[in-house]
Amino acid sequence: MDGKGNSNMSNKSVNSGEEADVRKGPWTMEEDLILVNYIGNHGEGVWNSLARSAGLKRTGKSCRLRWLNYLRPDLRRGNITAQEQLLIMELQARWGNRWSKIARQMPGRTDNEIKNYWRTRIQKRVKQSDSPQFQNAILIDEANSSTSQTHIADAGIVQPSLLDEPTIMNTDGIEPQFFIDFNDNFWTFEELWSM
DNA sequence: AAAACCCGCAACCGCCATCGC
DNA sequence: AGCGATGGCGGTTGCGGGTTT
Repeated sequence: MDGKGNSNMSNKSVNSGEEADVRKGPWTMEEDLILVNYIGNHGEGVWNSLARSAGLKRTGKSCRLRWLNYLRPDLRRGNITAQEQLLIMELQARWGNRWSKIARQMPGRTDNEIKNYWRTRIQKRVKQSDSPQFQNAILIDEANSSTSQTHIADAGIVQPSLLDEPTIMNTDGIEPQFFIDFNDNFWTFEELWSM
């Protein structure tokens, strides 16, 4: 399943008045099966009544989230690709933290997945960086925020969040070439786009 | 070997918008 | 118009595994 050993974890329950014994915490395999089977037979929607009808002691919200983020058959598994990484950066720069909107541009990926990816892999590096070229990159990126989807690559703009060290790789001082640290190699945007 | 620390991610929380009555 | 139910979204938390010391 999710590799987190959710089948025997200490699932919490809460008693909140009339909504007795609502389960919280990690989903079990049995719950997943119930939810998948129920949606397979009846379809999605009206999550609170779905949860009740299916016999799940979960909130509708919890069922919806589990379905959308983990059980949907059209979910794309595996690591974020280089192209997806660039797309996330591009769209985040353009739209900000509109994760659901960004996710709609990336079939098979969820807003939660993209949000987590951004926070753990990219934002972390943004915070590490306060170099001048980093600041310039942000400014340039915002200035270009309404242009085409490939403007970052076209403009040769660094997304410094992807650099292990926020340094310019060449030193000609005219047209800085920026590189992305990916799979232990440095790549240009053009190279990554063509992968 | 084991304790401490770090990291990734599933799931929850709180807020807001929308809808139907 | 008001209100409750529901859905959607972004932010946050906490667990478990991996890594470092």
